[in-house]
Amino acid sequence: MPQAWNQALVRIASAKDPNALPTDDRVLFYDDRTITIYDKFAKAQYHFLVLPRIPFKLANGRDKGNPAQAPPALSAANGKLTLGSTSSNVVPASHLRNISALMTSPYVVEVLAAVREASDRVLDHIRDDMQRKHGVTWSIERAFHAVSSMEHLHLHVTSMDLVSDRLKHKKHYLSFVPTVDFAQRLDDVDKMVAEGRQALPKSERAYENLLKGPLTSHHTGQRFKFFSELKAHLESHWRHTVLAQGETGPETHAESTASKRAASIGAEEHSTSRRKVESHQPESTSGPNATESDTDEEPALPLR
DNA sequence: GTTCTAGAAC
DNA sequence: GTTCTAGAAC
Repeated sequence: MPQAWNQALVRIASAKDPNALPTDDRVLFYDDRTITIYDKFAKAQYHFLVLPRIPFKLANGRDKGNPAQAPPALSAANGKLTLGSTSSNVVPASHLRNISALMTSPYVVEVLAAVREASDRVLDHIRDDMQRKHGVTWSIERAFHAVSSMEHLHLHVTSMDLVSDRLKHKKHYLSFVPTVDFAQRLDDVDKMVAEGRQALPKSERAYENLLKGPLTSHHTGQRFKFFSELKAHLESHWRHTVLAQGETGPETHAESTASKRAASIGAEEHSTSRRKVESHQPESTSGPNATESDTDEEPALPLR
């Protein structure tokens, strides 16, 4: 079968039992209508994908929200379903191909709500892990790529350090930064849908061209000529501006990692002195000092 | 989507 | 030297 690679998310989203998926699919958690997986080629310290499941079952009763986009009424004789179309109780998979298809769907509000709900849990998970490992949290974006080569709809939940070995190309960087319109934030898509828009504002071509734009830091606005320089800047910013905030906390870093980790196991109360770093400070120019960073991840845990 | 290769271009 | 573009990949 040619081009199986772009069907990978369809396969995962179609899993009847997410626990039975191959282990390298790396499920974080799931619920009735969504599955969240680790991105196989994470472009940041934290990078997850939230997928609506196939089939995506509609809630019973009426649809809330958009009356202008109400699902087509069933023409049922005597209250019984006629015709061979099995169940009209699910969102057709074709509506879930990508964000553009979803925006034309009568079920867009319900799908987005389910994805949002799951992504809220992902945010909690990420922030807890940031706090536990580094004693600090930093910004996370939720966005759809305006154009995607992977088939099934997926919401990226990505920490904005963008520090990763798998961030290898300019287009990778530009596709995630909130300062470039290629990443369509969940909040913005919700707004467009609420306004009745059924398509993104720009053409596919226009979005793809955004990935050829200049290399500008989303932290400082600084321009870079070479991708390697931007990479060094991202690493430096993360280590010296973001993570440094976590080291000035109540604990000194002498036994920080081990003790923090031990203290937070099975405990729910590490929310007390949480710091947030929102960085728009220009940093003093720092030479490229790249070090290797490995994140040891925790095991996947199914919901319920 | 990724990896690899090649040649052109800066 | 690096970046960019293009094509192939069973």
